[in-house]
Amino acid sequence: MQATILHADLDSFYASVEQRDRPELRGRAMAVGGGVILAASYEARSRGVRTAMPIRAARERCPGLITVDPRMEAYSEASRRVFEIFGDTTPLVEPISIDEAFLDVGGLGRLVGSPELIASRLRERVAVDVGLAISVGVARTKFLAKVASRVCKPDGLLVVEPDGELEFLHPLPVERLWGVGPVTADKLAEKGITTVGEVAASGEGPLVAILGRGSGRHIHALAHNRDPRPVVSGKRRASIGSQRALGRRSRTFPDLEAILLELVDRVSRRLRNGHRVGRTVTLRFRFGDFTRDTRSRTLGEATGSTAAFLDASHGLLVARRDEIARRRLTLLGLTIANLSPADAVQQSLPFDHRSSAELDRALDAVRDRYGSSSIGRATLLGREGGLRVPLLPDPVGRGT
DNA sequence: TCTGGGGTCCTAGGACCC
DNA sequence: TCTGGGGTCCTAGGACCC
Repeated sequence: MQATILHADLDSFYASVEQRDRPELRGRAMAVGGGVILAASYEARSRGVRTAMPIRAARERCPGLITVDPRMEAYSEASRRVFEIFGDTTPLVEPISIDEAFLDVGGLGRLVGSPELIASRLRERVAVDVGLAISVGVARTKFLAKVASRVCKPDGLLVVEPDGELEFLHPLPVERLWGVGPVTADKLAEKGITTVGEVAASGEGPLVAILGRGSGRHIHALAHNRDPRPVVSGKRRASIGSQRALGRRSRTFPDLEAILLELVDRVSRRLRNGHRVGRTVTLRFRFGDFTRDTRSRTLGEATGSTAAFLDASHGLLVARRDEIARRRLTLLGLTIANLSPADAVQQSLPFDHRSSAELDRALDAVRDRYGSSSIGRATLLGREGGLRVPLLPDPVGRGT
């Protein structure tokens, strides 16, 4: 099998857009950020500046660091143009974030050229048309393509041929495995495992014993470059949220209620703009000692209504009123999950769920009316009796 | 490293149902 | 009356990624 999966990743994205638009920033140690570093130029990185670092700490390491405020509209616009080029390259594009995506070029055939040639043309088009550097990794699996793009940064192209996979992979540190962060890396280091090769040499059993079943199997498979996940286009996001850091000063409860209203308004607006509705409301809290927790509530029906989300989230906030006053809240966040298309028809079909014949008849009636692909996951309504069937008139997602 | 804002996936216990 | 086994949903928390 040939290496046909591309992982394309814009280099130091926000910082590169700023350097593109403001020539005086080119070649300089600069970063984009408000409060913390969101992206740093390679010149700044080489002097120790990292993403998520507080700006003050970044200045200590890199005196003279130039920082600019983020311009999200400019980044969205640049991203949109790059994704247009992705779409011109192949229909199989799976976005991962604003600045990276997987592309499967396996179905394009010989006429278009080898994956390496396709990747090379893609890089050139992004450079010429959008003015940005993009690194591309090419491999047989998504995981390896992603590792490759990272290894070849900045402004690189790396093809990992099928017969060279493990030689490439095994010397790398365990942190390169997708899903291995600081906590997992520490646990593995305690057992003397620090490279991907050592993970591969260890059996699945010991890894499961150290990390639990899910993670253990996952990283064992990746270390052998077993990653069957296909590139999937048309994915839609599973949740949508917003949060606000509250700074040091303590807030009155009415202050918090006002902030909550802003969050609810922003999130439900975005939800409606995306033609989605949601059922689960989660409030996220962070306290003065940096502990974090969440409280959530699932509504009976999916909705896009600001009032419904406000009602549910306000209830969750009020329930912790005294505790919030005691512990000083430093962040409030709101997430809406359990999303479905806004035009999904939520139907409650009356039916006695002891009778499967009756269930079949009810579902057949729905299929006759809306088509056989129209039925989402049906939910039994236990106590009330009946069945809730989300009908999806457009089951194929249209991006986010 | 005294800490932003946007997400994903996994696990585990309890409620509830057959 | 007690018990087993299988399954889904909800809630909360943790780790990770960009």
